[in-house]
Amino acid sequence: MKSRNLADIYDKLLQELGPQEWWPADTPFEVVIGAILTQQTRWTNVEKAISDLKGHGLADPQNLANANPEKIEELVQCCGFYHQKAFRLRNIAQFFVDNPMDIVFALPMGELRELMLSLQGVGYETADSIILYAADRPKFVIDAYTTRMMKCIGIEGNYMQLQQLFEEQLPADVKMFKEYHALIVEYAKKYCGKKRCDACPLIQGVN
DNA sequence: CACCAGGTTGACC
DNA sequence: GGTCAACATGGT
Repeated sequence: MKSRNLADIYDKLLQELGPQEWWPADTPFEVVIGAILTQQTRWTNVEKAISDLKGHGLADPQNLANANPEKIEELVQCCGFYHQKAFRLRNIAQFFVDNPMDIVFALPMGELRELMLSLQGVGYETADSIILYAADRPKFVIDAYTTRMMKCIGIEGNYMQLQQLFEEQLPADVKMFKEYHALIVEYAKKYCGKKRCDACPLIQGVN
């Protein structure tokens, strides 16, 4: 039983870990907020911040754009980098006030991605997370865990190279892209250390 | 106490 | 093109 391609690895991960059902959020804008807040931060901290923002009615573009910057900082402090994250969140909220989500998210993929990347605080991973989980469109998200897992199976590359691999070997299925990304994160958390990956049960036998 | 977390940026080569 | 410190709190 050798898995040579990314589709087989997906099946194995799903079998091993079960459906992850990412991304936990009630609205697309909450996904956007979470995508910024989770940068270099544990999701449990993000959950608290989002919950608190919602409690103050600030999980909405218009309200967040008009909110007191210091209040936002206070609410997202638990996520670290709170000064820049608060500032960026407020700017992004204003962006979606000026450019409604239903319009922006319907743009051609190339334009949509460039537009997301033009926002302060939105790099490749955050842009692709927003596209996949908020806009519900097929973009494969590469994160540190994906890079780690791929290295475990002997494949190294930069963000765009790895993304290209996934996107050319898999059908452009939004639901599957979401699930696969989530599975990789859970898998790598469990088995792939930052420096070594010596206990990867599914990966053994891949090469 | 050291290390890490679902990264991004601007400076520099 | 690529590398790297800075950004900051909270958990193990």
